[in-house]
Amino acid sequence: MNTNITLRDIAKALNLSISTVSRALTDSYQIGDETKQKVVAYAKEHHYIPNRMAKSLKEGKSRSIGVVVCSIDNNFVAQMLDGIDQYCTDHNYQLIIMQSKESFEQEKACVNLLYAGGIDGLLISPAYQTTDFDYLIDLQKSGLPIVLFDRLSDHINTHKVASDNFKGAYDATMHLINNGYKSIAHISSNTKLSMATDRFEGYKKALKDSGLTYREELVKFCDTSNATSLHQNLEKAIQELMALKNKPTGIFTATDQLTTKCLSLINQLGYQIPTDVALIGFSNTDLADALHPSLSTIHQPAFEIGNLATKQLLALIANKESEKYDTVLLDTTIQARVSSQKN
Amino acid sequence: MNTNITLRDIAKALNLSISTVSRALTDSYQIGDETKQKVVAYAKEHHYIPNRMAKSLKEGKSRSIGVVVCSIDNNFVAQMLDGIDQYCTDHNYQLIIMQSKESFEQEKACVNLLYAGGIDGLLISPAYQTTDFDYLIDLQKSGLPIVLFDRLSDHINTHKVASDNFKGAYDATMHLINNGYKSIAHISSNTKLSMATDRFEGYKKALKDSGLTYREELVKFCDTSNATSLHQNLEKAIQELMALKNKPTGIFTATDQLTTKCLSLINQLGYQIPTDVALIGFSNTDLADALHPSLSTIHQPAFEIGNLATKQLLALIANKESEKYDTVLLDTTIQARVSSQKN
DNA sequence: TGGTTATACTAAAACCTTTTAGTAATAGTT
DNA sequence: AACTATTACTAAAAGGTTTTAGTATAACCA
Repeated sequence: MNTNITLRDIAKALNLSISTVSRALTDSYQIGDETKQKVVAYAKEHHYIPNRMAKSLKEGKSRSIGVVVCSIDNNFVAQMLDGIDQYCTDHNYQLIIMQSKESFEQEKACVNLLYAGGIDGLLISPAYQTTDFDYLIDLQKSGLPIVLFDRLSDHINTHKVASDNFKGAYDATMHLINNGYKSIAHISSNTKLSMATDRFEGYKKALKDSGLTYREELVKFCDTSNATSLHQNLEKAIQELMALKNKPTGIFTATDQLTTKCLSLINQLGYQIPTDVALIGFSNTDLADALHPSLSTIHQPAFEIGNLATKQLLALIANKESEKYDTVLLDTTIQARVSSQKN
Repeated sequence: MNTNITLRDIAKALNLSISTVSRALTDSYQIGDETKQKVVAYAKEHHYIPNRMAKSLKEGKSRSIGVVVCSIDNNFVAQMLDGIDQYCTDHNYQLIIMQSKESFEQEKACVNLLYAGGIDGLLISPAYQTTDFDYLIDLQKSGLPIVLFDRLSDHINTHKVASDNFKGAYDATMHLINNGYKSIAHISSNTKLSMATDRFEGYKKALKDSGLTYREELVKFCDTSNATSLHQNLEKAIQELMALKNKPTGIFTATDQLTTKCLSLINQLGYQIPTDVALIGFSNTDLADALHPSLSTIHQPAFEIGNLATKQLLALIANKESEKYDTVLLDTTIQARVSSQKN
């Protein structure tokens, strides 16, 4: 427990009123220079630290925001959190991070705890499982500013920041096609969130624009909500794909986890990349260069997504009446490496 | 802003006093069953949420802890944070994360902000730069429970949790020796923290126990405080090592970043692993298997370190007078792969 | 009947701030 | 001299909770 001195202590020591001390410390015009200096000096000498609880209680603001992500232990998420944290630190907000672990129930629990904890605003990247946004809309109605980031949904109207998933997927698929791969599989995550559908649409559009026919058996949706099911589902998916009579020559994977795990599994199953099958996918891993073979990726501006989402949230906190909401989609970049090279 | 109802609202609505309502909600023996039920029902119906600021102010506790790490965007750190978060969530504590970015000044700023923010305890993994622990000792004296994790120091007396770095380093070095590599370099981080010296000692002990002579020119300390200097320093270090007349046949790297980056750079510089030089190092990357070549690692129980450190901290918060402090060192595990295999 | 004891409730203080509404004293204006 | 303005301060309320110290009523006992 803080055993700190309070305004009252300073007031008593200097024979002033509490309000004078409070005002002196906030450099109010109502206080004379001499008094101000005395107060400030005393406060510094005795390490006065304003009590945040009291201040928050009084002001009805906590200068903290909550963020809910699927998992901290996720390379891409960590990069976004870095961007969020930087903006918060620069603007004197505290950051409270919670994990949904891809469970809708847990996500709801997190959000409720954060709300009860008195956050001034919420940043949320919904769990894959989540389809119901009503509880968020309720909170929004009762005055909590909310910004969606990374994983968006049309079911709630607010500021949203993410990658341009459609374009990223289109680029990735086009890249494979341009490098001579004409039979392209798509492996994505089993979720209703627009992220997955956008990427799926980008993939289909690229096929269409290239005059290739869309084949349903080349598309797999895996449960990626935890490492075990990811592994099992993905292994099964790859095996099924490679067992097709007309098997894919290239694969486009839709998420970070899927992409790196896919590379591992293809190697493990004894196929050569890109000779047997080429691979490109969404991933922000720093190790793309060092993988076997080096991995072609669609890279998302993770830091910027976090940063911008936080900026939007703080703006929303500052003036609540904003009735026009933006959806910002940031460009991905394609990083071509060996795993998808012409052969 | 929470537009929530308060105890006063409930009291007014039910024609009771505020204290009765407060007590009814905490199921006090002083309140009759009928009244309790009425209050609880009304509270539930109107979504009463206790105001955390008011409660914290009153109780002098915030049920939140602060954690300072070098960077969120770091695989190993993220795993520890996962462990910390889990323990916090399970015990109803809020977690406030801040980053030092390996700067002592920033670390101090973080800690001060957290302290001012009213945390009940602090979890800290000091920056590489940090050598001065006096500011932490001061905070400790004024009643803030502190637990050091991952990166320890002898300059402060408190609970500490980390890996058994000495043993991990010893095992790694021994592994190389046993696989036939007799000229072993050690690349570590440029820090005064015991983590680095422990690993260095483990390396030397393994050489000694194997009758190999320690050669100073085989040991490099790199500035790893940011990606750019890591890259530059490490590249230089590797080039210098490989330019030696009696050049190393194996390298043992001391940190996650150094290990993976080292693999990248060795490949990039055109050497074959493990033929030209073998590699093993501390790393918790999930992608060890998928790297080229697959990477031998010393794996730290990151989640457990975070989890246990948090447990110790909450225990310290619960009863402050604990005068006996523990240092717990958890075992690392060696994961041998191609990068260090016999050749 | 008088006295104790539970029972069921309440008033008010306390936690520490910020802020509203004020006071007292001096200076400036006509 | 009578007025307003400015300066420098203070008292007290408010924010929502928990808790201390109480009160009033009914029940029990001798």
